[in-house]
This record gives sequence, structure tokens and C-alpha cells, in this order.
Amino acid sequence: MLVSLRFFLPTVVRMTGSAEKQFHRPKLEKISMSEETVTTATETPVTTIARIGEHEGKSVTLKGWLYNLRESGKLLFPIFRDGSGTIQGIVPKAAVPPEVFETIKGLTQESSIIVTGKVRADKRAPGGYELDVENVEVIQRVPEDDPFPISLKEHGTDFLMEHRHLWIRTPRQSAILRIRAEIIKAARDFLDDNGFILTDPPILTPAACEGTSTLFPVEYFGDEAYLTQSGQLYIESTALALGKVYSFGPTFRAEKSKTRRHLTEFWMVEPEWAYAGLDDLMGLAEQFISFIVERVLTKRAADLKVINRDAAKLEAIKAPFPRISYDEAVQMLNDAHAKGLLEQPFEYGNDFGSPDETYISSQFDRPVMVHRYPAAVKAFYMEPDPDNPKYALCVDVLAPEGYGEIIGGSQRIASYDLLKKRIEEHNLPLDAFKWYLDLRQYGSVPHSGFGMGIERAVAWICGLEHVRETIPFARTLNRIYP
RNA sequence: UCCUCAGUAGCUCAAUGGCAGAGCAUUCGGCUGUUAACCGAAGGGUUGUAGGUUCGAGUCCUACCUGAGGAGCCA
Repeated sequence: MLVSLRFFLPTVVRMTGSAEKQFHRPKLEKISMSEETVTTATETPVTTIARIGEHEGKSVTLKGWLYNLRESGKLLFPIFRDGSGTIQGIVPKAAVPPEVFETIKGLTQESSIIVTGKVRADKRAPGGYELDVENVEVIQRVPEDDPFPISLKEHGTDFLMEHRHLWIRTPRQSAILRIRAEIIKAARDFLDDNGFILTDPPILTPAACEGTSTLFPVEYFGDEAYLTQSGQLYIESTALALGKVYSFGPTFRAEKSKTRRHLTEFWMVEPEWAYAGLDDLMGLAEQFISFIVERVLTKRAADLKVINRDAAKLEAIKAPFPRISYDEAVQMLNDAHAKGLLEQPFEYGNDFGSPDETYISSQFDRPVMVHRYPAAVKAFYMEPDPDNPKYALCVDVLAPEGYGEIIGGSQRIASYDLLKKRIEEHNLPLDAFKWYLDLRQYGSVPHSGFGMGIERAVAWICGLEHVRETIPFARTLNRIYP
């Protein structure tokens, strides 16, 4: 896979003694947590590229890096980035002291600099503004014999992942990480504002949560422990203590999955809700997803544009979402196979494979909720449907555009006897689940919850090919560096 | 674990079994509005590893290593 690094380029800076003395270093009165600070030495406001429009016609100071340098005779066009965006500067030779011109001319890509200049609106500028550079201070100049490895041209996946610590500086990757942060904040704001209490489950666990996935073993003072594959069982207990709870944290799966949808370490947000049934859960899921998408559209429109995401597809994501049963989904798959739209015939009773999920989701313009799978293919703790115990009261939410399952949830078994029976049927160690059974011994209630994989949600909302771009440092089957 | 594909300059890629190439990056020179700028020049190679076939292997054969995509499993 080739990844085009649009808007990127390199350059350099020469730090001469005489030039350095002319550069002012803005002195801050204090460390400010706001984006805007004022230097007492120069009275030049220190701002960010994202907010530079507030300073049109005035001189400002930016702290950042050189993204690219173009030159045309006695004109230099340095492009700066500061983490909030990029802006082009212009440096006519006649307009600045010779030291400043020579310093900028000698800058290398990704050299760190503090630059001062006057903000000017310009229709030719992609961001609407340019900076007439007045001065520059070089903090560190990248040596030209070991230049920044990620050029503006295309690179291969392996090379980019090997340089992930530098790749994240590029505009597209930075935009994705900002959107990820917004998605996480939206998820937590939604749950916080709807009465869910954050309760953090342990990451080191004594046994498998579900008994299915392959776990990462850890040496624990002479015993074997495992990295958690889900916080669910633990937040069932906090839900019975606090009513409505959620967890947000990392989970680990040692499955040898090699696909664009899998990481060995990923983040999940899991609400758990006492006295809630499957219908309550589906209502929560559609409100939750709608809220997150709306928030990203509102607050990260500029970043969606940077990554070229079709916002119209996201604007359609509004509750209610279609709800279909497993049986109805199977009927869709059978019809599709009869029409030649699906290669493999679907065998009733199985869980859906990737091509199946892709087809089902492609039939809708918003996430589709598939409920009541056969209990036999689902986890041991799911409550049977009272209307037909062959089915489990569970739901998978399939994202549009072929992104597959982003949410999996269910109503949990409330009966002590049934849960104990299921644990035995799955050959799970009863003693390890004693505490879990206690939840059904002491004030058991119907309760439900789901887990949403953050990386899959980010991949879908951003329209990405692969989940490895949705997290700063992806952990996959074949990569644990950097 | 299985299937498919790919490893050649720092990067992205060419090269019918017959002299190892281009673009970008780097260095030098030119250009006063460039948008992955452009124009000219220079430096830059153990063709993933090991073996084999051949007068001759980047190219064909075998094994291995590494990576990618997919299946299974999962969020």
C-alpha cells in the first residue's frame, strides 16, 4: 500500500553566531496552559497556526517545525507546522536582514524553530493566511547528512510503520490523532452526562474473561496472570454497585490475526447498565454513536477535510438505526448468494464472517444493529431470549462502508443456576468465576452492556484502510517497534 | 495455522537469462508567487539470506528469512 504524503517537504537552517544574536527568544512570564501567551520581551503574542486568523495584520510568534521549504530565486517559501496546522511563510531577500534570509535558506525539513512574522490574509493560501517572516530562531537544525526520513513522496507501509514516531508528524496522521481524541472525549462526555460512572477494571487478571480469546500471559510473583481481554465481567460488578458504569481502557488479544481490522492491543469503551434489557441497550448504542459522529462533524470538520473524508456519509448517521434479527440477516445473505452477490453460501447457525458483515452493512446508510444470534455461537454469559432460548439477547452493531463490527453487547444472564451451568458447559474453571457467580447470588438483576472498539470506530469515522493508523503506536502480530 | 503477493540506491519503483537504471531525498548552481515547485549538475548499489541450473542470474529452481493482504478468530 502506498500512502501519499501530500503537503510535505524539507529544508534546513544555519545557525551563525552573528545571526543568533539578532534572534530574539520570547521570554514567557510563566508557563501558560492557554494557547495564547504574551511575551514581555517583545509584546509579540505567541499563538498557534489554528488560531492565527485572530491576529490578521499583526506580528505573532509561532513555535514549531519546518515542514517544507520551497524557493524561487530571492524568494523563500518556508512552510511551518506547530501541531495545530500548517502555514506558509514568505521571505523576500530584500525584506529581511541577510542573516535571517541565509538561515531560513539553509533550514532542513523538521528543524525546530521559533518564527516571528506578520499575519496576512491571502486567497492563494490553503488556510487563508500567510506569514510575512520577520525573524527566526533555530532551536535545532536537522543535519543534512542524516535528513528527516519521511519525504513528501509516497512511502511503503513497512517503512512508515518503522518510522511511526516520525510519521505522526505528517498532516494526515496528526489529523487522525486529533479526531481519535475527539471520539474518545465525545464517548466519555456522553456517558458522563448520562449518569454513567467511570470505573476502571484491572488490566492484570487471573483468568480468561470469556474463555475464548488467546491471552497474553504475564509472570505475576511466581504465578501466571494475563493481560485483560475485556473489562466486562468486572464492570458487571461495579454496575451492581453503582447502577450505571463504564470502563475505558486498553485490552489485549494474542490472536494471530493479520487483517486491517486487528490489533493485539486496542482500546475499548464499555458501558454496563443495571436493570437494563436488550432494547435499552440498543437505544443506548444508537444514541451513543450518533452523539460521537455529530461531535466529530462539529468540532473536527477541518481535520475531516485534511484526511479527505466524505462528511455527507457521516451526516447520515442519526438515530434510530435499523434493527434486524440474526434470522433476517441470514435471509439477506441467502438472497444475496442466490443473486450471485456473495460467493460463499451462508450456513445457518454460524457467526457472520467478514464478507457477510460487509454485505449486510452495505445495505444500509447508517450502522445496523443485528440482534438475537444463536446462543451457541456467542459468549457464555449472554441471557437467552425468553421467547426462544435458542437465541441470545445480544446485539452487534455493524458500521457502514464495510467496516464491520464496532460494537458487541448483550443482556447478561441473571440466573445463578443458568450461569453456573453455562460456565460448566464451556469448561471454564468454576473457582475462578466464584466472584462472578456471587453477582447472581446477592441481589441479581437484569443488566446489559456493550463494548465499542475505539480503533475500529476511528477507522470507520475517518474512512481509513487500516486500524494501524488510528492509534499512535499500533501493536500488531508482526510489529512491536517503535 | 492456511492461501496469495512482494523483497533492487535513504524512499518509491524500472531492468526479454546478456554493461545496475529513473524519479524523489542529499550536496552544488539557477530562478521574485512557489503549492509534493521547477531547470541543470554531482555523489549514492553485497539486487533479503543460503545453495543450485547456466558460458553468463536482479531475472530460472530449492529452502529459509522478512513484510503485506485475505481466511479462520475476534472488537
